[in-house]
Amino acid sequence: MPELPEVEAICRRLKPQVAGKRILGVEVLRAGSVKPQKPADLVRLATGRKIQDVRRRGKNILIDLSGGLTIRIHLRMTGDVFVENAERRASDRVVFELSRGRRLVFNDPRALGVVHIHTAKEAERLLADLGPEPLSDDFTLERFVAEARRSRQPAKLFLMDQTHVAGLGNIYAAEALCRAGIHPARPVNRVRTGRLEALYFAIVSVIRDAVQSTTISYSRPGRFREAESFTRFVYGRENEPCCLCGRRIRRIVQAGRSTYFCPGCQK
DNA sequence: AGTCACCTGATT
DNA sequence: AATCAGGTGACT
Repeated sequence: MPELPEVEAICRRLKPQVAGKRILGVEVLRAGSVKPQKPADLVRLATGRKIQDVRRRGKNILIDLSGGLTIRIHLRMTGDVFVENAERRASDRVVFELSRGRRLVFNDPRALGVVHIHTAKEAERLLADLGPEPLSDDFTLERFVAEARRSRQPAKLFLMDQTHVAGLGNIYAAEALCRAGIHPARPVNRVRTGRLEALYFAIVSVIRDAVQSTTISYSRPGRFREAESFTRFVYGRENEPCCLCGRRIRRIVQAGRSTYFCPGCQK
């Protein structure tokens, strides 16, 4: 489910729940969800450590432990992380036992997500290819435009690449392109500079709005739902009229994924 | 740049 | 039965 705003919401909810708590034990319920290490390594390295911080980098959740270790969780399509003390579900993949029966759970129905533990040094290396955080000072107009000039990728794939800017996925890439008036299949180096600048600002505002409007709320008992008030102009709206020009939203397939766009607004 | 593989569950 | 799903990495 998650792109940057959803992962951010999960981290924000998680941090006050687990910061300062100790990991008393680790249960790996699906070995393949711990990669590339052996599950036993995760158990051995995490057990007994204190959780110091919960951070996000791109779509990665980073859980800093005492002793300079970091647990990295990538949710891929259907992962979720939450604290509970309820019964285990079939789709729970890794469980970190905290005190008083509370459990930090990595749940992932499709089992595409992964949990990894490494030193700060390794974490840095693994995240080195990630582009700048769109809401940070590292994400500059100059750098973004310069990279776009050098790439022949279709605009949407350029945005989802993660190396030019971190955290955009299928929804927010489409929404940013719509707001900037760029056709998703257009080679990004053939987009006029003025529109690339508009795209830069569209990314920042789309992500800012989505972060602000995405919250994670419990729906008892212990399950999460995401509630968001972010308005999608195009994503998931095939054949609906565009809210700006009235033309019907179209769906195409790029790199095997649905792309939605407005043929009137995005040339 | 396209296609597949990784998985499961919901929907048509 | 077939298609689709808010992701990514490994192949051509």
